Amino acid sequence: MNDNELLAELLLPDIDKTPDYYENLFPTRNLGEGARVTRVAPSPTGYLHLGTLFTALVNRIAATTTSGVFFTRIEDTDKKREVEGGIENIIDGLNRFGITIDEGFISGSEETGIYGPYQQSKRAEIYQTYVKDLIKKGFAYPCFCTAEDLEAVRKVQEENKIRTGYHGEYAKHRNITYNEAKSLIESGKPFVIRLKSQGSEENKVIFEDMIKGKIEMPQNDEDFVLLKSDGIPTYHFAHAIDDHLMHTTHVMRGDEWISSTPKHIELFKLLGFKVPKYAHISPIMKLDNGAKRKISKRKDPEAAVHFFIEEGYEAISVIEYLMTIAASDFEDWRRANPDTDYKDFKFNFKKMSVSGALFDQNKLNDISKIKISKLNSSEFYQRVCSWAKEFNPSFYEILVKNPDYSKSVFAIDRDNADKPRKDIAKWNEVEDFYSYMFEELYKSEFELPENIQKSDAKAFLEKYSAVYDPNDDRRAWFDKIKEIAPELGFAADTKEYKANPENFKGSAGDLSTVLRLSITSRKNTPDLCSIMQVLGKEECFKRIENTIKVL
RNA sequence: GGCCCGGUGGUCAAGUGGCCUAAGACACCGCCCUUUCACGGCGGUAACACGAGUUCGAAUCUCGUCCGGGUCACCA
Repeated sequence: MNDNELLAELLLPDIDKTPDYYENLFPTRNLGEGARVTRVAPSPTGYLHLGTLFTALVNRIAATTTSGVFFTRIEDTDKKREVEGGIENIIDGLNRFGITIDEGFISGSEETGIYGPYQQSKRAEIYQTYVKDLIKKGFAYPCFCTAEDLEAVRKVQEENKIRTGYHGEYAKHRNITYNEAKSLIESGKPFVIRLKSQGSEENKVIFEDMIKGKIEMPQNDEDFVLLKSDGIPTYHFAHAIDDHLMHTTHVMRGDEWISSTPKHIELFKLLGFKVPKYAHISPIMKLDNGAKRKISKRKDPEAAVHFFIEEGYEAISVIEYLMTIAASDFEDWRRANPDTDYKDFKFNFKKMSVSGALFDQNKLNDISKIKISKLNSSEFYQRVCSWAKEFNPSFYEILVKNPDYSKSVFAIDRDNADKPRKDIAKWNEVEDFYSYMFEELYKSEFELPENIQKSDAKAFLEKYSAVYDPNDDRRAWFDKIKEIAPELGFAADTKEYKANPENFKGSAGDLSTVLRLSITSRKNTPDLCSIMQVLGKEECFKRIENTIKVL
């Protein structure tokens, strides 16, 4: 055995497998030509983040359009940041948003696929096997520096305006001998394993990013950490090993990774792996005091995808909004194919935005309104119930008390309407929007518009209740108002009124406003005729009589 | 600060040297439709960061400046 081999045995005595073992264990995938293998690899550090959802969606759709595979992998190599139930939060979140997972973690506790385990903390032996091999080949070595040692070096570098980091002459243990290592280990000093970088700052690495195009950077020359002192790998090393063994073809991740890509490329090459294609996704930004910045977990409630669920956005609305950000041709496609499943959209890297998009709630709302406007009353009822059950129990009680009635409320201007209402963007708007339709929520409280005299309003309401017939259709309903109008000095016809406003107190439209206020206490509502039919004659008369009394 | 990436209306964006007098969508404003609102229809305000070059011709190519973002860990 030479010194490197002795060192490898000294450092990782329990590792008895070789890389070949794993190469054979995880054979190439049998997929069609051009099929992309993508993945999302979240850390279980909390709830599902908007950016993670976005990344997952893009990876998912990129795989789908080539009949490829999309898998999940849990990057739990930092136990300090790990959160109880983190895996569940994230995977359940993805499921909730309809991101189908072919392989890896498909729920908080279930894994499928033959390339596992899909959790890095369970792969320690695999990483160590490869590290051991690297040490044998002289491409890795132990480093015994403490945090303080490293900090001291950094200070010196900063003072001398030298690029900080563990590289070149600052890589203290780069040429450590077997005997030195042996005595340090025997004295119980903890150590990490570092890469013995073969790169030089003088040379360039060039790679073709699928989204950003050609990127040219100095080669990595840093002897970065491969294995932490607890024997668990860093992200960089785990990425190289896992994506190779799992045969990922396209690594699509946040663009904060661009700057470490030279590290990854060096690793892949040194390990003898094929370098995957990289696609660096721009983050979703937010406007904060006039400045653009990445949406932050800490500061922004909408960073947690759960926020949208609580607000009552349909998962599909959020997804389609994200699709418009992900692919600039998605909106055009959606217009041409209004009812096709978004999963049938053909994703193309060239149509991905190079710079980060500002999160636009207006746009989300518009997309969401369109989605909801396509629902019929039963679907609407069913969805608003499932939302309310979880987030607004008191409203839920009201809704389910009389399902048929609730549905008839939502059917107004919706079922059989050629222009269905496009007014609700999220379910938490429903209670307030329809409050006057529910006894438990309705409060009679309004002011007459200034141009209407109380006496006229009263007279109108009295005359109207004498002729109201719930069986009247919209036309007949309004005709009756028009008939009463001239008797009170109002124009029956709006045009007539507009032509000579001085001749009238107002128009039939103003009178319908009086009725609307009396019935709903609102100036604006969906079709009043339908509202009255749904409310029922008895309730309507109760409200009208009450109005007459207080006027 | 070093290294990367980016910069077209308020937002998302089309644009690959002449079809640009710069598309479309969201938002905003106006008009029409109309029992109100919403929808819908029609119209409007509003942009190539700046400066040099290359070229007959530049949003598009080059360089510089400025601005924004990312990154420089035993975090991912």
